[in-house]
Amino acid sequence: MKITIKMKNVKKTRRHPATTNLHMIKNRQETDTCPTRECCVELWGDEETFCHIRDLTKFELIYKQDEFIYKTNDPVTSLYVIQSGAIKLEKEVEGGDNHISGFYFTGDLVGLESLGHKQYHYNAIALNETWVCEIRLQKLATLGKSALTIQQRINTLLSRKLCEIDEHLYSTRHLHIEQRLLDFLNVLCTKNIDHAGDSPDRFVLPMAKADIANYLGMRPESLSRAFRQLQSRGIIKDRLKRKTIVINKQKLLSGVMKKSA
Amino acid sequence: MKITIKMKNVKKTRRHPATTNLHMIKNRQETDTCPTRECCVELWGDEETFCHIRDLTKFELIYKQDEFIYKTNDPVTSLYVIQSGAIKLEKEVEGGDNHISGFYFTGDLVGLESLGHKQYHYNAIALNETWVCEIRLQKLATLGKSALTIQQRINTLLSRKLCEIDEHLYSTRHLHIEQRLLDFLNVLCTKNIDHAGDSPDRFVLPMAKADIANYLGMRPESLSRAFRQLQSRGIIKDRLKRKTIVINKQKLLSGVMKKSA
DNA sequence: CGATCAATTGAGTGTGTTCAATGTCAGTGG
DNA sequence: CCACTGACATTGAACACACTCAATTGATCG
Repeated sequence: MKITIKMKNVKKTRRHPATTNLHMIKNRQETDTCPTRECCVELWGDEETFCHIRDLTKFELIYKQDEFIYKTNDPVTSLYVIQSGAIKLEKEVEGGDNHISGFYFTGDLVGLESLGHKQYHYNAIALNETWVCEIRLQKLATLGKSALTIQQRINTLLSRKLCEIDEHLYSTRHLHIEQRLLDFLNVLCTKNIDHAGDSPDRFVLPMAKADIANYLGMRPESLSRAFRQLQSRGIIKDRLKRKTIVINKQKLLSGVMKKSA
Repeated sequence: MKITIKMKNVKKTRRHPATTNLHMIKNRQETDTCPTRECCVELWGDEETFCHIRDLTKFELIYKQDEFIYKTNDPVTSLYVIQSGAIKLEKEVEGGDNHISGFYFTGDLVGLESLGHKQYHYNAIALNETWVCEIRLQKLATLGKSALTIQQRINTLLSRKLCEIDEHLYSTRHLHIEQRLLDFLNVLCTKNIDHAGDSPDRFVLPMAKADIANYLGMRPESLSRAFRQLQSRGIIKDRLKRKTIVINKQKLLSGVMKKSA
């Protein structure tokens, strides 16, 4: 498995402002040995569709922390599947207090919200070093009859995302601060997220607290208090450094259950 | 233009509980004379795609107030285009306080959120007498190469809806009660809604106040106060009976502008 | 090690909720 | 036509949850 890494304008990234579209390109791994093969097949529904998509993507793009995968007003060209890392989707708002629309992790498809537009309406930003497969929309249309299957699959994914957002909308309205965080952590458990040394109860939250708060519809101060409360309830066993938390999954789960009761 | 109306289990509807799938079927009007032709062409993007869809829909369904167009757990079979009337989309929630996901009016496509599932996750309920064109999903796939165009169009519509909900999420979080109502009324102005006798500043809100409040993420009491405030500010000129309001569009528009400033 | 930004903590405030009472409308039957 | 009924809608007063703002602590990086 040869790996050729080609530099393409790499620059030291600072936190703010985020740099734009400076990334490396690398020949994609053989998909047969690709660590994300399984979740990609799941994403596309079946082996066959996956193979069609696979044949479209010859490269992986590597983004460093805070780099843009795409940026508001860029022309819409592609969808992206995350091979590793994490991405936040934010909408720019006049006044600087951007709206965080969602977080995406390994195996997730990013860019669906932009299919209906000529230009991206969101920024997709790498939260840490992130590898993605780029799926060019142009190529999608050139697949003959299998294109239909793929479009239908994308329909399905879009539709599910729609329900997901609506659910999120409902939750962040009706749940108290503490329960919102509980829900969030619970969802994270189902995601392919960095566990910092294989311990499954250890979570490295790649995003800033302010972004989590924004996503959950609360102030950073409120989130901070919620973290403390969950810790005092033993649902969070420990907090290391800034981003790593240790979770008691049993208690977490029972906490989430209680909410719906 | 012959109109054959066939009764199919019509029953006197009471407010609650809503009746299920009791509706009349009627031969569709000639699309050339169809009053909603224009907005259907707009919906599907171009004349050609519209014609393909048109050829799939031979009938119109007529629902009375409070009847279900579809119901949670029904198998997903169709999309619906509203010819006249209005529909609310609600998600059932344990505890009876259902979540209102959105309102749909003449020319709108209903059911997109369900494409990703085998069974509907929402109730689509007629707010008054409502005529719809039913588009069977089975038929959509049988259109050969034009099917791809249609699927892509549906992609586009889904994607836009995604952005729309996300915007709604943001608005209901960051706007004060009064501004949320302002926004809502402003959107209504762009919709094909009953104006009760051609006066363009007169609006008949077909939905219950409680549903508006729910949709906007507030309590009915808060909505009531907001209505009163808008009236005292002259944005609402008058309120007749229960559902009809008279709006000062200039003031409304300037009120909405101010919010984003 | 100091500079800088992120995160936390506390005290006071305010917007919208809650709860209960009152008012209004549409439908029904006398 | 009017009184009666039940659901919907409005109003008011007290409360609570999360916000605001400012100060403090804690991480991270040059």
